Amino acid sequence: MESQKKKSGNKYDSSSALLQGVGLRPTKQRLALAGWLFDGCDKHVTAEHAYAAAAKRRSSISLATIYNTLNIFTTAGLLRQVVIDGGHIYFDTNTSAHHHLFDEKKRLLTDIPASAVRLARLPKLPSGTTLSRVDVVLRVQSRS
Amino acid sequence: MESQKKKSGNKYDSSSALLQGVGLRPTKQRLALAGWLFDGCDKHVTAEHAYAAAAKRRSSISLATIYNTLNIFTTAGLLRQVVIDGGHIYFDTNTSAHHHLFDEKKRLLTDIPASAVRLARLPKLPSGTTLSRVDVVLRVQSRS
DNA sequence: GTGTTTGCAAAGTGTTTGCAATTTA
DNA sequence: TAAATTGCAAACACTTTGCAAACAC
Repeated sequence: MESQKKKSGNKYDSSSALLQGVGLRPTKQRLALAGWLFDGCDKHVTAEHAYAAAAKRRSSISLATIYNTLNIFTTAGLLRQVVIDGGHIYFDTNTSAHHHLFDEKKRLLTDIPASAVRLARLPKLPSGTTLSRVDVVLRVQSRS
Repeated sequence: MESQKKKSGNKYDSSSALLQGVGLRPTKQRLALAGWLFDGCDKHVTAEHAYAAAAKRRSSISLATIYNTLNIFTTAGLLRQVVIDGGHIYFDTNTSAHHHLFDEKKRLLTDIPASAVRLARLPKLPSGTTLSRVDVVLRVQSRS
C-alpha cells in the first residue's frame, strides 16, 4: 500500500488547498482540524470541542495548539468568533452574514440564515464610526 | 393610601428602599453601590468599573463583594447581564427591553432604545422552545 | 539549513468560593 | 442572638505565552 491517492477533491487535499490558499502551512495538526471543521457541515465549536474531536479521531493535538490554530484560522478568515456567554469562545465555521439562536438550557448554538431576520430599521451610528456588523441572537428556553 | 411622606428622597433613602423592595438588606456596601449604579443615568459596568468607582468615592469595597453584589442585584432583577466579548461581564442598569451598540475600538457599550430597531421578521423557533429574548448588537469601529 | 509550528508547563485574566470576622435585624 | 454579609486569599475555568524540540519548505 504505497500511497495516498491523489484523487482530487478528497478532504485531505482540499484542506491542504484551503490552508495554502490563506497562506498557512498545512501541518498535520492543521490538516486534522481543518478536515474536521470544514467537512461541509456548519459547526459552532469551542476549543474543548475541537480537542475532544481530535482525540476521538486519534489525532491528538495539544490544547495549546488547538487554541493557537483556532485563533490563526480566525485571523485568516476561515472561522468567526461568536460571543454568547462569558465562559466560552465559540468559533463558527460559517463566516458569511447570518444570525444565531441560542438555547440557554442546552447551551446549544445554531445558525439562522440572514434572510430569516429582517432588520427594518436601524438607528444612526455615532459620527466617526462605521458599522462593522449587526449580531442578532435569539435566546430561547427549551421546556424540560 | 400612603403618600410620599418625606420629600427628602435623597439617594441614600431611595437606595435603601430599592434594596428593601427586592428583599435585600441595605448594608453599607450595597447602599454605596446602589447609590452609584442607580443614580438615574443608565450605565454599563464591569466589576472593575464598580470597584474603581467605589474606591474613588472613598467607600472601598472588596472586589469579591463587588462581584457578589453585582450578581445578587442581577438575580434580584435590578441589573441585567450583557455579553459582548469573552473577557468581561457587563452589567446594565437598564433592565427594560433595548439593544446595544458596541464600539470595538473603545470597548464602549451604549444603549439603543428598542424602538430604534425594528425586527420585521423572525424565524420560527424550534418546537419545544419559547423565545426568551432577542439581543441585537451593532458593532462599530471608530476611526482613529 | 532556516524559519515556522508544536507541545508542555507556567503564567495570565476574570470570576467564584471557603471561611473567620463583622454586621444586620 | 441568629442569620446574613463581608473580605481576604485561595481556588477556579478558560486562554495565552515562553521556549526547546520537531517539522515544513
